[in-house]
Amino acid sequence: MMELTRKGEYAIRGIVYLAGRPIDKVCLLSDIAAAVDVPPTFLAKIFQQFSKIGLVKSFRGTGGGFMLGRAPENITLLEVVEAVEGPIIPNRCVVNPSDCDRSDYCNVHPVWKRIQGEVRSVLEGVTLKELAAGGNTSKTI
Amino acid sequence: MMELTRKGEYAIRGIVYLAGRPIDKVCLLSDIAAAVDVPPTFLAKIFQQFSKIGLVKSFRGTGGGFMLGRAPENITLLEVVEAVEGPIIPNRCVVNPSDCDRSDYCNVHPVWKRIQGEVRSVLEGVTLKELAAGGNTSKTI
DNA sequence: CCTAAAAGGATAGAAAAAGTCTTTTAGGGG
DNA sequence: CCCCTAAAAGACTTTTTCTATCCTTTTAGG
Repeated sequence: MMELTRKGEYAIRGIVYLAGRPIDKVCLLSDIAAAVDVPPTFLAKIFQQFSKIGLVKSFRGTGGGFMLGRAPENITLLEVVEAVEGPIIPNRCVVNPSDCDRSDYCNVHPVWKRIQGEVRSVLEGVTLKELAAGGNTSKTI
Repeated sequence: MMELTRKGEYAIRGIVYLAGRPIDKVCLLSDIAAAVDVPPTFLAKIFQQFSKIGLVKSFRGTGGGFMLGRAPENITLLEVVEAVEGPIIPNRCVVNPSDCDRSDYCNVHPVWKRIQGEVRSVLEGVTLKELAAGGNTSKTI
């Protein structure tokens, strides 16, 4: 339960790899995909999502590729995960309380809220800089 | 992301309903299903799982049905959730570190471990007694 | 032995995840 | 200006998981 999808896993691998490269180096998608062992077409989709929200910058054409959109110490794991997996929602009632049935209150609801808060706060406390540290150049989430 | 499935939601509704009934009253599956608004055939499967691990006791034949296997203050939400959803695993590397690629260490791994711990500890801190309290007799997770 | 109720197996439909393919758009170099 | 390269975008396929139902079997009571 609560499992990250492949997409999320791949997203993290890819962007952490980028964070471990020289900050203004443009990387080819195919190189990143090979380095972190992810299907290139799949990683392309993921990086497109990153690009839309500015997590990475993309450059087309010859000499094109990707680089981080911001300094790695300013990108949290929460942003990365939510970019591809959507918001952290342990139960749908957290986002739409009417799903908490017709009763006035539901005793489980606050539990989900709390879990949501805990998970978010852990993810928010980790930056790409920390994740990229340690010299792992590849094959390392 | 990290969303409880219907099965988990139904499981909680069903067993919390049971927890709100007189402790030694045998309840018909069909009654529980109607009370918590869950497809009876689906709830049957769920309660079979509960029954196997002793979370509920089942009785066949005329006058049969279900009752809680233990006192509601001795059943945690974690047990209920894991009974039907499986263990809390934010990422597969948590259970199988070799999935953390071929590198010696992975900086993300401890993050997932921590999230796993936090979620488990929140769920473990809530008992069916607390969830059933408040007089909600139905339609309340 | 008849009926009520749960157990268990099989299956079907829907949705989500995982991955591929093709076409379009943009930039750089000759 | 034309071509080559590389990302963007979207359609499409496959696989897996979720959700749900049905049917047969087993068990227990009356």
